Amino acid sequence: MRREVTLRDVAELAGVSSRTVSNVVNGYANVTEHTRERVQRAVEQLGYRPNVLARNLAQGRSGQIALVVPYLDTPYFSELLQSVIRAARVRGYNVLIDQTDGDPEHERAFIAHGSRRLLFDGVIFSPLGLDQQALADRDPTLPLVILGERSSDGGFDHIGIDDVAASREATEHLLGLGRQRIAAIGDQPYATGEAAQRRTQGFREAHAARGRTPREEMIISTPRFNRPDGARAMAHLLDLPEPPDAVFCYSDLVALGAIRTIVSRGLRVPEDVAVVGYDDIEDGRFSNPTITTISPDKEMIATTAVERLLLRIGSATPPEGLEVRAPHRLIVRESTTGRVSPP
Amino acid sequence: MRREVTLRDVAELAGVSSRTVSNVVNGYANVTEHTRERVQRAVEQLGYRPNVLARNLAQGRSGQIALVVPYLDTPYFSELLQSVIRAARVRGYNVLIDQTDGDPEHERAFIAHGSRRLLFDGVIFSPLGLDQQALADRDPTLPLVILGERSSDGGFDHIGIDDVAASREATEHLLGLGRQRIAAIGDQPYATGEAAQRRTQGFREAHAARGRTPREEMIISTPRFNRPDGARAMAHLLDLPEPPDAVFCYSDLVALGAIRTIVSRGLRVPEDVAVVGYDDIEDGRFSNPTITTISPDKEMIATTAVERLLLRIGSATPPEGLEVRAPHRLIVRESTTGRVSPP
DNA sequence: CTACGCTTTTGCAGCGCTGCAAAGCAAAGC
DNA sequence: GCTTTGCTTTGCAGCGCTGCAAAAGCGTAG
Repeated sequence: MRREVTLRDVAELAGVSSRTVSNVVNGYANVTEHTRERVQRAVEQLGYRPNVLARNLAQGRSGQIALVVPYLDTPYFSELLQSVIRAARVRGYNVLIDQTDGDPEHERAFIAHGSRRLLFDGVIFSPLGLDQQALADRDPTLPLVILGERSSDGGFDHIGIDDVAASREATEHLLGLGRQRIAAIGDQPYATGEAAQRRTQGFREAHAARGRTPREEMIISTPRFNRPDGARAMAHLLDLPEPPDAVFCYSDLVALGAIRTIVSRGLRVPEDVAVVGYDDIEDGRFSNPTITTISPDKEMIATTAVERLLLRIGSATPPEGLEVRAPHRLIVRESTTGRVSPP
Repeated sequence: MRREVTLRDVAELAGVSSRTVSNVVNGYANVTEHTRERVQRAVEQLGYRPNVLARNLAQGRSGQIALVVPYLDTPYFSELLQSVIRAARVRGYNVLIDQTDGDPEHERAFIAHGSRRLLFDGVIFSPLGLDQQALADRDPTLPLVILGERSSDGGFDHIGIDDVAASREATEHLLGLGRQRIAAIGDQPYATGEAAQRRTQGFREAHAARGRTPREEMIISTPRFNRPDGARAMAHLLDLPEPPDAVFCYSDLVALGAIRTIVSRGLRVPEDVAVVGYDDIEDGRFSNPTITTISPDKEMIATTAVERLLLRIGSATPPEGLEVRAPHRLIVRESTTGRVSPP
């Protein structure tokens, strides 16, 4: 590969010092119009483009942030990724993706020493199997924003929606439709399942508010929040002596899997079983039936995450860990109320 | 942030030169066991981790490759991304994502001068609106692998499945089911729609092989390959005086949108309209009905793309542009043959 | 004992840029 | 006329690492 144009080359052509070229390129003040123009011309003539690597090395930063997610082929994460990339780009940052496959060991390693130093200046982390211990063992100098699961211990920012409230609303919606036996799919009654547990809590609270108690055998745990898990759990529920007439699924994928099972048994959604999902992924807006769901404000989550992270990166004394509640709303679609205008 | 441990620090502790530490860290030969051990100990004691940025600057490479795709929230691309990341990681490379939003100008700019120099050593590009001219104007020193659309002009590798053959098979499948009026959704009869046009060609060839001719009014163009486009096109088709009894959709998302429209009009899939998709995304395996589709070997595409790119990056004299045909197969599901075992 | 060839280790320059502080310079003030 | 002031420009060091070539060690041969 032929040698690239450097600052010095431009400086020579423009008849100034390389430092001045740097000043022009970076838009620093205090450069006379005359000088600026000459340098600009030289830059264009040579087709100079700054070497980002060298700049970053000199500045001691990388200009990149890492986004760590469990799975990339999960629509929720790919939609989030998209927004994060956009938000970061606007602010001059690149995004490195790291997919953990939900492996707690991978997550732990990542957070413990940032995997490869100086490859990124900070991390937006959406953990799955990260326990309190792993969090405590983290590299304390690594600027960190966590999405979803865990709440903050003060050293990082945490952004997520109010899972309890959202789940209460979702369940309340089903109760309001007069459903009698409401199931929940997605509980994770173990250390790393905080988010799932908050949803179960909301599920219970909604029942309690009406003086009812959910049937314990209808709260189904699943290892992940994907279609197969949803399909499997639903099959189990339909095999019960008294199958449910409604399900609250902890993700839209779970809901899609569940619906698949219901329909394949010749039952109808929502007539026989009403279904509510969670995440509001695009799939749910075009599935058969379309899915009633909890819609978190993903754009806001992504933007806030990037902003907070850059703030941490930028300040010598990191700000107090912030707990951010992103807004959410219940979007009612066919999977609970049926087709609005049948043909 | 406290100062990081450098090679020099390790050297001092181990009582050797920093160059020797570098040799040990990089596993170069010709280091005595004795020296190696001492250095190792020092490395561990100080918790030294190499500064990737500095290394890359010194080596004149970035250790990163870019993956440029139109949309990240499209399952096909996020599934591909996942495989690419995995393949690159194994080979010691990081992946930078760039989403073009299908903007031809963005694509052109990217390919013309690699956006930001030295941020990546090569590019895997899945273009949407890249015409021959833009390709010709590209930075010739940028190692490049293109997926999907365009065929190679010799200066880069191109990897894709045989669109014509695949589309022929898909259409033939519908013809074999005895369908009479088969529509196609997704044609793009303009310069940048090469892939779409190849699919239309296959569609025509399958008809021709049976001595039939597709109805021109049933070949519908769409700007993108997403759900809304599929839904819209299908609505148009169903409004025809003689609506189709089968549709070949140029992506699974289009198929999902089309199915949505069909069902919302009270028609049944496949009884009234059979549907074939393209891409084999996970959604299609869990939708109602599940989608018959053309399944490209994504894992192979990703792995080959990364391998070829690294080969280009590594060699001073770039290899001849390779045209790689990835395998594909038709996967038959409910959207054409109905439920296999109704309850 | 010197010479030679081989392996191991070292020193230095430099990747391309920016931080810092000093130098240069023109206009203003005494 | 000489100093002060304030803006522009410059030079140099250094970010942390590796390439290169020379130096040092070391065993063997002459």
